[in-house]
Amino acid sequence: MSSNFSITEENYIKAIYHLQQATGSVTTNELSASLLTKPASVTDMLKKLKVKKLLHYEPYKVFYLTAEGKKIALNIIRRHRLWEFFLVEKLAFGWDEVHEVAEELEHVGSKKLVDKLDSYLDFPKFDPHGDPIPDVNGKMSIVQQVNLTELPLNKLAQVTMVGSQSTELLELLSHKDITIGTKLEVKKKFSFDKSVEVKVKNLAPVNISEQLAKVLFVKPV
Amino acid sequence: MSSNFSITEENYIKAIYHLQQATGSVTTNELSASLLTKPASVTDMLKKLKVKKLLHYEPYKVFYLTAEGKKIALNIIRRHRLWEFFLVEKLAFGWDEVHEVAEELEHVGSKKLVDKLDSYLDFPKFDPHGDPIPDVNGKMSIVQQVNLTELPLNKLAQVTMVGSQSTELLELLSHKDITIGTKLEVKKKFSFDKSVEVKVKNLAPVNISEQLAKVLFVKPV
DNA sequence: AATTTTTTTTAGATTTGTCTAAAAAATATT
DNA sequence: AATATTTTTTAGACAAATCTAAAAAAAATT
Repeated sequence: MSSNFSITEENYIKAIYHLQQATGSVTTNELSASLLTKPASVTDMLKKLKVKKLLHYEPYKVFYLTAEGKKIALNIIRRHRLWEFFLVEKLAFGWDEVHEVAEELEHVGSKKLVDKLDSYLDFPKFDPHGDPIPDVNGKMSIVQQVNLTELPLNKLAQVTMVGSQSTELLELLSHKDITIGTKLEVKKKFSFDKSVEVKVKNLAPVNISEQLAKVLFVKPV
Repeated sequence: MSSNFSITEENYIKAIYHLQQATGSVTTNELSASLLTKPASVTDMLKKLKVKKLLHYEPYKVFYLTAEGKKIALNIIRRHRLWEFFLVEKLAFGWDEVHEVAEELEHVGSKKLVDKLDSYLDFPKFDPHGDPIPDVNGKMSIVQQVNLTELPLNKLAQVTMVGSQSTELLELLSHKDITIGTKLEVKKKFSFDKSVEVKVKNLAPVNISEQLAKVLFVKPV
């Protein structure tokens, strides 16, 4: 009674889950952009997922996961984030190198494997990017995190999450020596370009562009 | 430049490798039996593997892997056996429960993952069934093991390998309290049914049928 | 409100891996 | 050596997941 879903189906379910987090529903074009497939291919899969009762979908309407679909999505996300944690914690991967590998490992469905891995890792609550890991029942912690652009001046905070996994972003962060857990303070905000000056540890202040600040989430400490 | 081969192709390559260990080559029927597919499906894949230069194959002839094909097979086997070791050693799986899960994990191709896993496990030389694990160059240790039927009387030996992974076999072994590493001595051989009486540790001697003895391999200590 | 544009779906084709049924080749038997 | 049997391959079909091109529906614009 393991997974029952193909890797492709799992990838659709996961993508729909993530996209519907924003507005509660998803459109065909959004999903096709997210998966790098054509809208026609998406339509085919939507019909399939509807038949399997994982998706609320009517032609030409927006769609969203059923309770069952959400449950499955959370399980896939659980697997993905547990593996990311494992790769960083045990195998000494950099936290910016784990995403692709976890994309593959997440499709190994054995419940026994996942639960034993969870236990071996001591039931971690957050993955290396600061995203919460669903527990065996699909529940996950919520962080009271704010976007770096909303952090008040001179308030010490810790980076908890990075809102994208692109290599370009991770390269930039690594250059600026910012990672999950980094403690920082916003020293100045520039209204001209909405960039912020941030002090990391005792180093010289660095400037963070609006684009970058928008994907950095922090938790006041 | 990772794996480049589909899961199906990898399964064919692995099965051919194992089958050709016996006689140096494989027939279509043997392979179809081993993979639980029809001979016609096998023929299709053979042509594909030949095009990819992984297989020496001419219609109606026996076939065998090229050097390149063997290299790929060894890499798949490396992944499989490393994961089996991980599951038993780190996740506390029973050695008789790991095969199916490893069948899935073995298809995650990332070289970095596999090499880091190898290092994390401290470069194990044998998997939990006693099978040698190919190293990063495809080399593996050879055990000077003999079949239990060939072990001389009263010679202390250690179980190194079990020549099958069937649940039925593993259940029987577990009942007789025999596992990889178990030390035993053959006390008597019965010519009538070719069964042997074996003393395990200080327990009362147990009788092992010819069929069972044939799949048990031991190394004199 | 009518028209244009965008979005989504349908129709039909392609690739991968599978199948069945029939043909061809190799092997075994008489 | 001729015939029968077994093995293997070919031919054609099917399911999953994709695509392109065209049609239909919805949304935006005039």
